[in-house]
Amino acid sequence: MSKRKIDEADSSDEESDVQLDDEIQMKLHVPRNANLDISSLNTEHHEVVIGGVNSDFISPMFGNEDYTYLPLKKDHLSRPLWISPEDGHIILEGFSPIAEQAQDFLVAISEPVSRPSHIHEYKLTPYSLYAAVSVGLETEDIIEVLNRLSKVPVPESITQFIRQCTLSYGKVKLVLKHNRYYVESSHPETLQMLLKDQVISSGRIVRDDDDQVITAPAGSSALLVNNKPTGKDLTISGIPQTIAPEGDQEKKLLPEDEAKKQQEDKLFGAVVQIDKEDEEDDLDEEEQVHSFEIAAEQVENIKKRCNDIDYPMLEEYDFRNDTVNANLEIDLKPTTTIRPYQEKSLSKMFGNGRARSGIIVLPCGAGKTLVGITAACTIKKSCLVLCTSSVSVMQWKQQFLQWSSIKENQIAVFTSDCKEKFSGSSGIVISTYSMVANKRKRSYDAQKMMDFLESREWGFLLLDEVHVVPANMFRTVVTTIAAHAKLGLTATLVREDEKIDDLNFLIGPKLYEANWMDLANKGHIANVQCAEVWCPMTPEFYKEYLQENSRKRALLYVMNPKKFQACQYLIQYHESRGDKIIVFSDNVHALVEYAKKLGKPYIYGGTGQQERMRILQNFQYNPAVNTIFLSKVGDTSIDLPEATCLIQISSHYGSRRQEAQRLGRILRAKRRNDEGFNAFFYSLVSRDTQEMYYSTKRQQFLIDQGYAFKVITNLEGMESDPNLVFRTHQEQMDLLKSVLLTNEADLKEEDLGTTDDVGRITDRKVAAKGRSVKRSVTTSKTLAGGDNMAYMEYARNSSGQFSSGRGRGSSSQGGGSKEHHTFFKKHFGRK
DNA sequence: AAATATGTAA
DNA sequence: AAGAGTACATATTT
Repeated sequence: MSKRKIDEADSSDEESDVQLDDEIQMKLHVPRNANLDISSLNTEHHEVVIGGVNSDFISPMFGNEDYTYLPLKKDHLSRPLWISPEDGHIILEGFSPIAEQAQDFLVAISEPVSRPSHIHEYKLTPYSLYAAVSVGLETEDIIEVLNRLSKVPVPESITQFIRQCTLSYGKVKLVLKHNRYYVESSHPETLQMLLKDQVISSGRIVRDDDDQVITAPAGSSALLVNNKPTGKDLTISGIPQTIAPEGDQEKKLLPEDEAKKQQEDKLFGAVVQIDKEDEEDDLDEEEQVHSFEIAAEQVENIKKRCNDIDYPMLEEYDFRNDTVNANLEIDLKPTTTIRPYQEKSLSKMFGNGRARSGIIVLPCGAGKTLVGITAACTIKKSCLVLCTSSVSVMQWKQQFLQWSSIKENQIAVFTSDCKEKFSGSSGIVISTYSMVANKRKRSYDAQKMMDFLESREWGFLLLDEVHVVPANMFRTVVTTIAAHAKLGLTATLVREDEKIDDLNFLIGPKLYEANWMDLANKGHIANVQCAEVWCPMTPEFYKEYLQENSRKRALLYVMNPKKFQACQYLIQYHESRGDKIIVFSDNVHALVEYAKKLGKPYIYGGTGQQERMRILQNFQYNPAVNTIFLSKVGDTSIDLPEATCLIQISSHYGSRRQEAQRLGRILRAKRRNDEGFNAFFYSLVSRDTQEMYYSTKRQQFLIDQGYAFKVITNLEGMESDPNLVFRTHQEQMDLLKSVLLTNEADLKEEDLGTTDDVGRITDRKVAAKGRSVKRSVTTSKTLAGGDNMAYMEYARNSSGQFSSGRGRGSSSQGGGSKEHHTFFKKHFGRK
């Protein structure tokens, strides 16, 4: 039953909606503004329907997850969501007129699973609800709005889940005030409950009337009481004041949209209404909060404990009332403007007038740095910025100077070759994770600097590429640095290990996550065409491939002459279009061989700073240098301006993060708003090798973001191109021989382990290996043929592809109709 | 500039 | 499934 084809589903679903039996309709129809009585629609009803006719209900599009028993609301056509009662997955119709508003809401309360063009999938998780609560949403609001947007009544299992999670989440906050830590809550009974916990109560501090700590706080359970702050009078730098508090954006839209989109507004009005009421509540009641103080040195323990017992503490910094730490004179330059999504993410952070700790996820090139800088300008306290490499340290400094009014002498850099301090009582320090997390012996200057960093209190800790923080050593930075507010920035909140969830208590909840496709459609980042190019192995290479061990295999499929040619061909083609091209190779060996053979500059870890700068400058400004080769230094360490085409020749492992990060390198293209402009992202894989598996795995993140990968099996015109390298059999055999030799040579060196140039690949060595370097000259004749290349044809034919885009090619997994089926089944299948 | 030590990530 | 091996990165010393 659940195996029904998708086309059947399609053809039946509109009709079945209309044909709803009147009696059932009466039963199921729920007035828009009524409170749902879900219990009247629950289990017994399910059983009846599951076994019975299902043509009256949603067709089973989703494999094993059969939602036929879910009763549709009468006006379901104008409501964009489905909710699965089993696992809290939510399906959003991307084509709904109110999809965008619905998406804003879903991003706040749930975790995006996959967002291709038409159907978006989200899931409710304890963490996502934690995040929802932490940006100020309340339980009943969430349920209410969810129900408003849903085609089916929100299942009781889901409302229970939401209530259960939000009951404990977000009720407790950790607040730093006048240099003291307080556990704060508007629910005194929750605090009393927490104090019954041994770990928590032993960290508590009670003071007498003279503000002295009473050592034995045994019996005392009296809580401190304060007025709840509101976000009313806060100005976020660069945002007009009326927009700063949450909810205002939607509110502002309302009057304008009312006339045109009546239907939408009726439906979505709920969200706005609730926000309004919410603010009125805050305004009128002057709500009170209760708190107790805890010892600074116990903060980590208590945080962990609270997390363990399901009462995670939100961290908020009441920076406007912090009189202990000196203010920093910093503001955005008047000329600096921020984009709507940057504004949105910042209002999540500052929505209640304090700085919430958490994570903001924006695609590369979407201006993460500016978000960080704006946050720093809003908090106006000393700020420590941590990055992954010294290159980005310099970039952060440069961007601070560019966008904000910070004075040069108030911004300091702390890396291995530059240890500055700022002048005055407050300032900004920019450093690297490895510098600050370093546990071994430090140089004298570095130690002095670390003493300084650890001795003082930071208003704001800004963590660039925050996905690296869960690493064993890097995570220590959040405890060694005393910071009031922490903001993590990343484009790719994924790791291939399970540590990514640790960020929830190391930093805080995810406050905002942008949709890559949305930003691309609005011109904030470039549109990208992604393609996987399948390069056949030559028989000789494949024969060796089959015989060799895994390490030699890797070398063989990267050095595949057909891949070599495809790479060269694509470079020629895109250079002729005026593109700036980056070729990535994880394998330094191959990187150097390719670059030398094709006569292009390359940068890898061993390239000196000066050389790097020289090559990058050339790439940026010299019209004769349009292609560079990069090892994985290029993944994080180098900010490449203006690249429009990216070719990946070795993508060894299945790192989704790396793939996304690399794609991000071409998203900031300045020409992105030119009519019809596309950036290009090619992954070259050798056919029928392990590479195919890794490639598929790597693409998953981007596919989840809505990117479609096209498969190119044949680059048209390549065979006839006389300029290609390795065209003759003899050349190919020489290459093979050299690859096999290289391998043996390397292994030998490892065995000896004593020679002066152990294992290190130097230019010298490679030059000796690379035979006659034949520069290929691009002729205009070839270029004319380029317009007809396979790529263009695929692009035209693929209008219907959304998800994995793997519908063609010899070893594709089934046809189009099955694609959605397996796709969703896979996601629903996992718990 | 090279060697050493240590960390990350798959 | 988990631990060991690998390749590459940065910081620091020589």
